Amino acid sequence: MKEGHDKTSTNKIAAVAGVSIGSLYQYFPSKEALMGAVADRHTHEMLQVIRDSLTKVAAHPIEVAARELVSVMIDAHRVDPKLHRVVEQIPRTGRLENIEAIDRDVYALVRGYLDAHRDEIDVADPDVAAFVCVTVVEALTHAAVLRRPDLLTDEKAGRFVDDVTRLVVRYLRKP
Amino acid sequence: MKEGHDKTSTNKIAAVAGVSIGSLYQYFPSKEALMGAVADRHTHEMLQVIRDSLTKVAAHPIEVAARELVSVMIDAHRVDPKLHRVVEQIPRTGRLENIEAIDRDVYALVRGYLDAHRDEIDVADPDVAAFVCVTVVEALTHAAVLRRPDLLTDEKAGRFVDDVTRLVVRYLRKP
Amino acid sequence: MKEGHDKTSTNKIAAVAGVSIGSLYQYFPSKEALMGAVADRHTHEMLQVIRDSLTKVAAHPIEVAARELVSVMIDAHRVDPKLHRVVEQIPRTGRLENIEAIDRDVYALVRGYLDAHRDEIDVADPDVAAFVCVTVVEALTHAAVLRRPDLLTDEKAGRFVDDVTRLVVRYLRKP
Amino acid sequence: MKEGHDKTSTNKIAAVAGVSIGSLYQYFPSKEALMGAVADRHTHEMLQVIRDSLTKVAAHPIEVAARELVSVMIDAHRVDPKLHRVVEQIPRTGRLENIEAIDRDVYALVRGYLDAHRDEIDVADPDVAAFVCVTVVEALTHAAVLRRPDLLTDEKAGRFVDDVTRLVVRYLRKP
DNA sequence: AATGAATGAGGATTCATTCAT
DNA sequence: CATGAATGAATCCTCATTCAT
Repeated sequence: MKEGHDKTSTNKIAAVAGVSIGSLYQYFPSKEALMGAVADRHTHEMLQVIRDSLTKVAAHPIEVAARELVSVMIDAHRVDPKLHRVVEQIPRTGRLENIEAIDRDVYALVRGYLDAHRDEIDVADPDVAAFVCVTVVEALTHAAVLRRPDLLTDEKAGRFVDDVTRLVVRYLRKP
Repeated sequence: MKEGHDKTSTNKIAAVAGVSIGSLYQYFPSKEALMGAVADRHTHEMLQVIRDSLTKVAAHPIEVAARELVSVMIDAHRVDPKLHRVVEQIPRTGRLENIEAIDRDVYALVRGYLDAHRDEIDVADPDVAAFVCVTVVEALTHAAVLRRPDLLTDEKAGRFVDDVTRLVVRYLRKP
Repeated sequence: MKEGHDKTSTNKIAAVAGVSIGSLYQYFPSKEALMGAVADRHTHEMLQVIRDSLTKVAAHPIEVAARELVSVMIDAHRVDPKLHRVVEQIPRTGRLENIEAIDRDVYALVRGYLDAHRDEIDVADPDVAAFVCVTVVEALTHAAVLRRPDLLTDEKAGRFVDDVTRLVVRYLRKP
Repeated sequence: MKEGHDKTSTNKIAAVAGVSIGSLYQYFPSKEALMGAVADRHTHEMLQVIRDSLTKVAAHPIEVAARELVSVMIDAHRVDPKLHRVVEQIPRTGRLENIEAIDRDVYALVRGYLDAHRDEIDVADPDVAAFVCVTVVEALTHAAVLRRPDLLTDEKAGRFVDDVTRLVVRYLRKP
């Protein structure tokens, strides 16, 4: 093992960060706390981007909002895909939050949007709808960034955004 | 020390499996190989379930096929969610496959289905469409099983399947 | 370590010998005993060669005897230098014999020869003389075979034998 | 299990050295490197002693030089015979040197001496002569220290040195 | 506060040996 | 008798964590 995940040892982190291992332990009581902090920072950065964007389109119709959400999620994932992958691996101890926190917070934002646009929308259960939207957009952007970067080249990215937007819009809107 | 993740040590595995550590190494040359074998078995089990199901609906229209895919994916994920979670963590050595192998193989099956049903479908790029369908269904079933089991109770599961099916069908079909 | 000496594991020995590890333990109670047996066989083979040769020249003058001893020692070492090297590494447990047994037995033979030829010889202490002769011839042949095979090519071997013979003869004989 | 040889485990070494196993690995990347370092130190200590001594007698006739070489080799072997025995067992990885390095380096020194004293000497091939001298003196001192300590008691050591010196001188000098 | 050498529990792996078949 | 799968003690090595400077 040792070479796969968990590649990140505290000593390596300290070396990369350019501080002594002792200093790290001045600020974080354990490896877990340290990793958690890294994860949290990443999470909050992503979250901020998404929050800003959704606020911006709060009053727009779902085509616009969906497209914006998709675009912003792709950008958020592109910020640091490697870190994102590491953050994914971090165990959740008293912190089922984080990655899921993104989903959960974005979920709340989306849920709010859906409630506000109830009349444009045709879904039985807005809770399920929010869950579906968030999960689907997160999964598609995540998967595209990590496994199908070819879909996100300058020429093709637009088409991908169109496609995902269509997925979300058709799912939500009255037919 | 060694607080949580990477919890699975070879000695513990041997103990749990009820065999000696030596026996384990009689069959697997390294921890990595051992974990890989576990992962592969799991992967193939899931894959078999999916393949069977998709074969069954090859000639059916997309509503039926989509619903079947969603149902079967939920079942596949329910087989052993804990193991599934462990398998996810296993590093990939010469084996970008596995979890992704499922996606990739299911992708191929779905791609085949889409090509065969081209006339019912309205997508620019069948490659992207297959990627989207597989990713979306996998993500939703995975997330539902692990994070929203409340959506899969006997009473509510049907509605969830309906919802996901609708998502896929509306995405694919001409409006 | 593990890769240097001690390369020889019982399982490997069994595999090479073409028998099961179980069979090996039918005949030898432990690895040590097994290795000891291998060593002993090698030792006795070498010893036999030497004994025969020295017996043959018992009545000859020291030039002849020395030359014979040197030649025969080279041949003995050439039989299986790899095995010889392995045998050297075998620990001596209740068996300070073996390698040293060769020396000790050859020592006895040489000692006998020296006593019998006391008049040709000019040494203060025949015990020391025997020790010196045996050690010197053993060391030179051993070192030559293992580290200076270039000195033992068909053209040059004769010169080497001459040289070693001269060393021994001059050491022993009255000037 | 693991009955005798390969007795030296890294943990034992650490315990004996009075440091933690971790500290050992802070300085040496592997057991092999650690053992190599021990061996090298020993080797260099011996070599230094020998070099000094041979330098001192560079201008003296072969009786004096030979006697000095013999004495110094005995002393060198007596420094730490136990360690010497351990060092002998250490596998050679990219380091056919060490024990042999001693021989090889001493060989070079002796070879230099022989070349410088060509006129006092009667040998066909100075290369072979150096090889013979070094091998013989090393073997005799080694064997005496390890197997015949009785020859090196205060009263008898002188006679042994005389004997070995005679061996070397008679071998080298014109009759 | 910062440093990083030291610590040692714990993990992966090997191999001599046993014993049921 | 022969076999070779199973055993597990012992080994090498890593890395989270501490603490003297």
